[in-house]
Amino acid sequence: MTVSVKPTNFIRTKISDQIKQGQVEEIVTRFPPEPNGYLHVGHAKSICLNFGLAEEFGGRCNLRFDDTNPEKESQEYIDAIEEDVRWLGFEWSELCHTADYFDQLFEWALHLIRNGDAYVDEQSAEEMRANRGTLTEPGVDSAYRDRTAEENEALFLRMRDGELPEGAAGLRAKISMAASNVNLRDPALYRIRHISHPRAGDQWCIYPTYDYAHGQSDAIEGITHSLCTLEFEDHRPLYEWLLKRLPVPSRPRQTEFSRLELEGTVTSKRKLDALVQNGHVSGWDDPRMPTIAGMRRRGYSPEGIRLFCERIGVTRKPNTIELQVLEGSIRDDLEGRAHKAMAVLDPLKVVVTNWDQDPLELDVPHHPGRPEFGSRVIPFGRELYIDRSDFEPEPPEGFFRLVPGGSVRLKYGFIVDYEGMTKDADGRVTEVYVRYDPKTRSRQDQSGRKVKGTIHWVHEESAKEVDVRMYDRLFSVTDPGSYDDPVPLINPDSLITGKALVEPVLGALMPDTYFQFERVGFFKQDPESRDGHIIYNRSVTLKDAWNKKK
RNA sequence: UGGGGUGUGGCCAAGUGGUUAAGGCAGCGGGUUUUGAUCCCGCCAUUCGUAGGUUCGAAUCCUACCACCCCAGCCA
Repeated sequence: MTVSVKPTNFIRTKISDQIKQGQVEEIVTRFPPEPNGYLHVGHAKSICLNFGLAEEFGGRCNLRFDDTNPEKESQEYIDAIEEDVRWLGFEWSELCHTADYFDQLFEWALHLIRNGDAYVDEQSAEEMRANRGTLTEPGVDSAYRDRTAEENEALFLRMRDGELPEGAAGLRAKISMAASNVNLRDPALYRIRHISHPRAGDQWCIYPTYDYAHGQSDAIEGITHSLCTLEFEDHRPLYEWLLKRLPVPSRPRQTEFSRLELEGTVTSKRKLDALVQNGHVSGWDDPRMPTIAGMRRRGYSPEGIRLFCERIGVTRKPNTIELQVLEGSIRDDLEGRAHKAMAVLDPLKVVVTNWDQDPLELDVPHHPGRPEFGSRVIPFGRELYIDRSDFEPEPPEGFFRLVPGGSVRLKYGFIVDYEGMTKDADGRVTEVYVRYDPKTRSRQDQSGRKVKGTIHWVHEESAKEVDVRMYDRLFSVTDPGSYDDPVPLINPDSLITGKALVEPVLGALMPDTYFQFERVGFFKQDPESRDGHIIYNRSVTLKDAWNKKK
């Protein structure tokens, strides 16, 4: 819940200037994912940019499924994308599908053909590749390049009518096989695919390419600013070439920005898909995945992800964001949002030897800084558990938790003084004995005593047992994306499961609440949780200056 | 060897000819603290890829060079 001033960037500056100078009245953007996979953190950047800009300047932003290639697309992805965009906190002006423009796109293809700007090529894919030339040598004109408009139209109609098999022919823009920009060497506009489309069904057996469909779809929707990543920069001349030759209702402009690169993560859909298909993760929403669904399940908040997108900025510069920026953004947001409670992950029994009464009920706020979050009751009694790491028989320099001969405060409870311990045959501590100081009850302490350390605990009798899943980075290298096959680089400790003893509130099913296990980290219940079987996912640890010093 | 881009502190990122080069993250030092968390304060680029040049004055203009990224799918 950090309040921040939105940082500026070159696109925002440009739009602001255009509005000031009256060049643009209302800005219209769009987020155009292809429904061939789940959205990831890179898409989050684009979503925040497109929807954020529209919001900021009082414009509109559409969600458009760029569904021009039915081979890899499915309804599952369409549904997931809608859910993810909404969850991030954005609402689209219109929900669009490029497939809904297929009729118009087809008419315009005819327009190109009739004007001699497109032709049907019957070269095979291999021939086309061979004749495209290289980066330094021009290509060779197709033998079919100079057909008459009538011939082209007849052939194109036959393509549409299903008379030609896949690969037998394709529609190409007639630009120049000698262009230094290889994207302009008569790019493909339509291809034959005898498969049904998730939305258009079996209505078509020819489908437009991205290059042909995108700009025209932008124009149909009245998009003013068509934002995309840098790899499309070389396509912009083609984008404009088409808009100029077609009777489109508006003139969108494409602006490119650099894509997000995040340390330790892969954002290639192909590689993410491979992780899912080969079972290296439990699914697209595995909490270790950089997908929006994965981050949601892990317990990242939409506001935290949006804060991250603000912090990373938007430029045209290649960039690799450190993981700490993401984690820091999540922590900063969750700090003000999470309910704080106590959980012990590695229990060590503590007996308060001078406690001979019934358990005392302590009223404890869910968030000390936010009384509006309310409070709950925690029992304190004779038998407790603390975290094993909070007791050291032989403390190192600077350790200020519980030690032999020392004192420590049990958070929200009392100061306790060390009395003794027992060990098993291996020398492992089995129990610790302490005496509590009745005059030091939290918020009623008149003893004047000060102790260096405060540790968390749970009351044995009322504690509940839960499962915890602790996640670490999926890959053991910072640049898994630069490997063709990152699977061998998967971090074997990326998921560690365990049990925890928690105070009563944490034992109840509360799937929507963000929690902080005090002194440990932020946690959220996994959707697999059931009444009586609660599973917590660790979203992110707390910063730990002591652990770092060691 | 073709075309298109990009180079500001460890990582991001403002800045577009004129005070001491914003800010964030990380780091470091200190304070507060019943979370070694949060919060607060301070420190952290005589220098803007390199070398020249123009100018009273340049990260911002010019020239050359260097490095890195993208492009040869009927993928997007």
